[in-house]
Amino acid sequence: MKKRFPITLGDIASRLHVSPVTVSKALRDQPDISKETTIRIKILALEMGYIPDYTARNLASNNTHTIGVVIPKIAHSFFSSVIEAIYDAAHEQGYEIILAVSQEDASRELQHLHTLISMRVEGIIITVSQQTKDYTFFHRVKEFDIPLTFMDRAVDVEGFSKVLADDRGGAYAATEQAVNAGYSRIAHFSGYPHTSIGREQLLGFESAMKDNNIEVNPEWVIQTGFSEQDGYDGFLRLYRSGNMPECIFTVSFPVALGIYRAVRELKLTIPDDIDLISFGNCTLDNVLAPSLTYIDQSTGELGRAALNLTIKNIQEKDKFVPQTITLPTRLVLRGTCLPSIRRNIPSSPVSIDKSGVILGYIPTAGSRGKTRKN
Amino acid sequence: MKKRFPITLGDIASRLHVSPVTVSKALRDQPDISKETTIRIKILALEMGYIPDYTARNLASNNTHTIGVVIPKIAHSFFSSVIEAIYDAAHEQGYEIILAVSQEDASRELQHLHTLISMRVEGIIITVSQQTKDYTFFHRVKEFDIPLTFMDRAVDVEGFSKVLADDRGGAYAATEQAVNAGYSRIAHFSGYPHTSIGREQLLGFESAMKDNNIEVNPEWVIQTGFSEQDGYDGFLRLYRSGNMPECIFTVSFPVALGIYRAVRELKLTIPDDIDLISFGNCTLDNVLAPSLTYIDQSTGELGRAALNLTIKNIQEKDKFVPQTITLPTRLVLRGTCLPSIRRNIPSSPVSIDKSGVILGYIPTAGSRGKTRKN
DNA sequence: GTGAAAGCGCTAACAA
DNA sequence: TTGTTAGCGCTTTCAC
Repeated sequence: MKKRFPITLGDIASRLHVSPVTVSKALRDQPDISKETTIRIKILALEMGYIPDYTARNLASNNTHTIGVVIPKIAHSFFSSVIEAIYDAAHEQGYEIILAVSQEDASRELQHLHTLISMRVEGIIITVSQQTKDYTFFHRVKEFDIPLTFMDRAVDVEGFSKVLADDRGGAYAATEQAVNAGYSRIAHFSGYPHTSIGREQLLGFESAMKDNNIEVNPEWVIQTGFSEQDGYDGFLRLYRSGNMPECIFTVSFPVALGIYRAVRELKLTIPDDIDLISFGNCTLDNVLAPSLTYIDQSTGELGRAALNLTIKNIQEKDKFVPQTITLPTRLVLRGTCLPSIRRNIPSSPVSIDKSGVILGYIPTAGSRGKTRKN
Repeated sequence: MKKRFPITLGDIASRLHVSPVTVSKALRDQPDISKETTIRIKILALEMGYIPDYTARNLASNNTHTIGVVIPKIAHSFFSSVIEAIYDAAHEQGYEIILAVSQEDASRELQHLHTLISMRVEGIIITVSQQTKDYTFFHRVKEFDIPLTFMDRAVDVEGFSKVLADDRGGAYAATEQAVNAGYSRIAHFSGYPHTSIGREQLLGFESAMKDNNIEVNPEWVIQTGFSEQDGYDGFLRLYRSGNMPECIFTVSFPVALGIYRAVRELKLTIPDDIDLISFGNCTLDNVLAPSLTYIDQSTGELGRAALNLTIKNIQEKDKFVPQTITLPTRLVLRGTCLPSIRRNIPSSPVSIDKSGVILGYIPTAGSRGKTRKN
């Protein structure tokens, strides 16, 4: 016997001598079908291997329970963990995710936005590409009544929800940590100035310097990108210039990594020849030597907050108010950028809040809470 | 004036006094509509901001141009680069990707498979979770006439396409490299034995050992998982046992990372106290000291091959023949697991094929092709 | 508690 | 070259 797939509601209905409507309702647990028939229907549906057709369901019911996510990159630890959080949260809430990758390309991003609308997603979360200059299409999305949330990278448009990291505050904290460590010759490897992240961090850096009465040396504000290569190249240039700072605050973790690499090749040492502190999640705790002190921006929080806000905006579409959530950062002390007294205990990481209060020792994964002394 | 969105084919049609069918055809460049009307229609569609409704199109045309991908994890450099490749390749071929994440959970995986069928994806690519024991549902997928391709992790079922890394061959090459480096006391941190990857690599390890007349010491075949923590814990246990090998071949890159961490904490050195070679992509070339010699399994190739094979199976559904593609691995020499004569030139990476022939120097990103001497 | 009628927006097949 | 008819599989509405 050859089953004919896919089974439809009608197939089930005719076998049970009821109407397709009854089957449809029963399978969706509508209360107006009797307990009995509902069960009979469900059992038969299971037996027959019925799997609903969402293309039809979506068309008829005019909703898809689907959220579109547009990001610039996947193979990048920051984005991949943000996405993982989004997927997780969506799963909990019963939404499907359609993920689109722009590869930092504005036209591809635009194309994806079209596709997502065509797919009739109910909401969109987007981290704009670095190229994106034209914001008109975001308003088009709005005309389609699709809530759109900007994530991580801010964009200069009103009327949308945003979920951002506190770049300015984090940069301030990082700079202050460098100052507390006893440095005044501090450089900043900042991101591209046309990105909100680059601009915000620079502002945080400058304001912390100013508050500590330290002049910013323009030669030491090095505008690079966010990649490892940028860090590597930037450091080599800086080194060759002959005018070296004592400490560098980098805009992203990969940039810091690039500096590690350059430092190693130049046979210098961290933190003695050059000290380092970085914004952005260090994915290599305890592998780098010395381990890097950094500003943590919970990627999980970012994804979850963006998803939940978007769903809220979907469900309360009528009373929509644009909302900006700024997620706090956290200073995580490791083996770099420490006051010299502390230099000897680099492997016991410590967390400090923005005001400088030590929150407690965070056991490193694997340290099992033991206190190591060295 | 308040535009009523979304615009439909009918809206365009009535404005132009043609039928919706004509519009539909024109927008899809069907040759049976005159050039002239096609252009008129396209212009108006653009003006009116028409965006097609795929939920309707998919239902009517009975295809979705969509491929489902199920993977165990995203925030993991291996999977995130595989996925990136899949997205890229799909974009080129005009397919959309629906990504689902099982989080290594079999029931979640099953649920996702249901959803993908409901969404009427035309094909599915899956890397099964480590838990997955029950393969019956894969046959159900087949009944729905949806080609399914297993990727990376093999599964003991017939009748499906598979795209796998050459785990056995790669493990053989790694082991042989350890032997060539002069070691005979070689350990293998292998994966879980219930995974195909773990089993295959162990077979490769054993057969290389046998071919070189070296006895495998069962104490040195350490079955752990694939994570950094597994490597860390395993190494500590091994170290405490007092019976140390000279060299360890690890099943995955994270496991090797864990060993770096443990080694550092124990104040040992690589490669003098313990040498290391790893299967799986090293994401940190030039950051680790010494840099790690490893078996590269092009993640890009894996994703692209899986996608292309799946599309082929979709397009030639009638003449489907299950096919297994095994992708070759590549030994990438860095600073570990080298014959002692070579120890001094660790930073000039070299590629060697399986027979041991040097293929040439690969310039490291950032080295700019310069030959460094140290 | 159940079902008949209508239609979601689009496309396939066929007619004109 | 264009349009008519029919229907994809489902849900919504409303009558019974």
